Amino acid sequence: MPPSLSAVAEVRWLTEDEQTAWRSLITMYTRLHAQLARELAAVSDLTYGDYGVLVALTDRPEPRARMYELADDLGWERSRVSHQVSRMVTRGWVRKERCDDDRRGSWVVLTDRGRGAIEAAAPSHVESVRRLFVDRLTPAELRTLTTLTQKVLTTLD
Amino acid sequence: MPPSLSAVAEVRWLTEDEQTAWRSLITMYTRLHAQLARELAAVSDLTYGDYGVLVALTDRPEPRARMYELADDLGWERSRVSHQVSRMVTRGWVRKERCDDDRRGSWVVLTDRGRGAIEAAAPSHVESVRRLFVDRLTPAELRTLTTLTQKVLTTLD
DNA sequence: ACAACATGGGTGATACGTCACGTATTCCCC
DNA sequence: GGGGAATACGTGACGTATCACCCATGTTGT
Repeated sequence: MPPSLSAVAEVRWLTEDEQTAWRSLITMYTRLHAQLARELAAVSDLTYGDYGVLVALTDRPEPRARMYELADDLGWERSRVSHQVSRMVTRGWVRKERCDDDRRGSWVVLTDRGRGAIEAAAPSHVESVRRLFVDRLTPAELRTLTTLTQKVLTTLD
Repeated sequence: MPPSLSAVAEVRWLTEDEQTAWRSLITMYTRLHAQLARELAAVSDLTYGDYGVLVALTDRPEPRARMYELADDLGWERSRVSHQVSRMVTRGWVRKERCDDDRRGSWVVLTDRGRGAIEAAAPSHVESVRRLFVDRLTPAELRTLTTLTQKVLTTLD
């Protein structure tokens, strides 16, 4: 290879198939997410962020969590959790209690109102996820999707 | 089926495999997007939104487009394009010109500065997409991903 | 005991996405 | 050719995501 060409590594542009796959993923995810958020908003007072936090709380043995636990469970930044939870406190879905074990920390506790909201919204939301996504795919496609996403996630750590 | 049970349709909750696939997709997409945006910001002055618009412009025969064309190409809402483009005008990546054919419309035109920015940033960004995503997948996985996303996109219209 | 560092959490600024709404222009059909 | 519907685009408000910081409390090594 001539020196004039080896000075800068050649760019390996995406092939057409790779372009298509990559762009389709972006388009699909963006629109799917927007549609799910719209349908959730139409049947409840919950935003998509609210829903995620409430699910994370109800997934626990006790319906409460430390801030950093929510961040870990949701894969969110600490700051994002902080903003989200303080909005949810004003809306009444959760409340905060001080943590005696570690006085830097605090507990996020599901309120009765929050439990009612998530239990009312979950069936409809699951139905949306089925109708728009899961039921459109074959079991084989779902399996491939899982292995594929896990591979990518591994390299992201 | 007893009337007491048929009054409300049973909820078809997600199976564990379905849950895993769905949650993995969300996690992967969110983190991948965040990481790509970080790497793009580290090597250029472009946000991810800027990048998308500049690519859409350079993909055209002439480096300019109507607002609604950008919206169609990117799959964005009109309003989103409007906000994004006006930010990009102040940053100097594009400029707007009035459209003589249709006086409601306007042209978004790539500036020299915009062309320079996208040409400088593209190789690095493509390398990021390869390293974090495309090169992690087999050709078969990429094909499955394409058909899968297309199926979902079809039902979203 | 105390310094140095790590961890849990919060805040303000900025950018972004969506909705609801408004205005100007063009299209189309009777 | 006139009037209603559709189209192209913009704007302001609101909720949200991220970054760069900040402080308070814990932990560790000496």
